[in-house]
Amino acid sequence: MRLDNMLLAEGVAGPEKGGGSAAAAAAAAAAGSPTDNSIEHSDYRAKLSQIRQIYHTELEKYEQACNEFTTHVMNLLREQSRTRPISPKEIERMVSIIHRKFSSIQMQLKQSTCEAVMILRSRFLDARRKRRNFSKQATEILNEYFYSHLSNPYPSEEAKEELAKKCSITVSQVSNWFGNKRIRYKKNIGKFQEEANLYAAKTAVTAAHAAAAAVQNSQTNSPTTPNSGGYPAPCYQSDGRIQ
DNA sequence: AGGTATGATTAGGA
DNA sequence: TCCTAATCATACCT
Repeated sequence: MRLDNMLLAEGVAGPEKGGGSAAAAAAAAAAGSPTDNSIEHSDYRAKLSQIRQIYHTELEKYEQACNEFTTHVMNLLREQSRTRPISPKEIERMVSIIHRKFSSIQMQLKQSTCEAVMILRSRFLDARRKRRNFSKQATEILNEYFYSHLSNPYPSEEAKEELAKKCSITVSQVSNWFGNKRIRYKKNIGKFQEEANLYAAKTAVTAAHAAAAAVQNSQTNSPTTPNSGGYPAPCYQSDGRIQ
């Protein structure tokens, strides 16, 4: 189960000394999964390490308090030993009672830390689920690519990465967007006609500019602009994919 | 408030 | 593994 692994990896479940190395291992493990949502994910990790830090400082505090209390009790016993005989067994018993008490407190701390991690985790997953529209700029870039590659709107992995970078979204978001776009375009081409014309015109203008520059450079006047003049009518393969 | 747009998720296919 | 198609859940618009 992934959740258990996460909890164990975070070093929360293991209060042993050497938590530093456990934390480092956890950080390395977390960094080792270059999945989506890097921004939110880093935020999540920051909060997680905050929780972990709190846990460790609290643990230290408890330990210190335990030691202080133990020496305090020992001093009291020593004082009492002047008036009545105190066996080593009794001292041992007292110490073990104190330790037991404090370890139960530590257990509580551990439990509440685990709870905090769980809450954080579920919030993180919820946040991922929540939808946020992409920026107008990002949509523009994606649409530009889509309509200028209408005959084959399937960006390669590299193209997806490039688009993701330009739009400051993740590659999987780019894939989602193209998946949605292809299907929705196909379902209702009429509805998207205006948009298609808009973007085709836009790319035609930029292509014209490029062509003009090329003309100026080479003095030839046969610009081979892609998609110039018309908007490619989509056709479909037998398997339903946009060709 | 209700309808639409849109990003994410899921199931199933090649 | 990447795709389509359907669907969900929420944002956004009127």
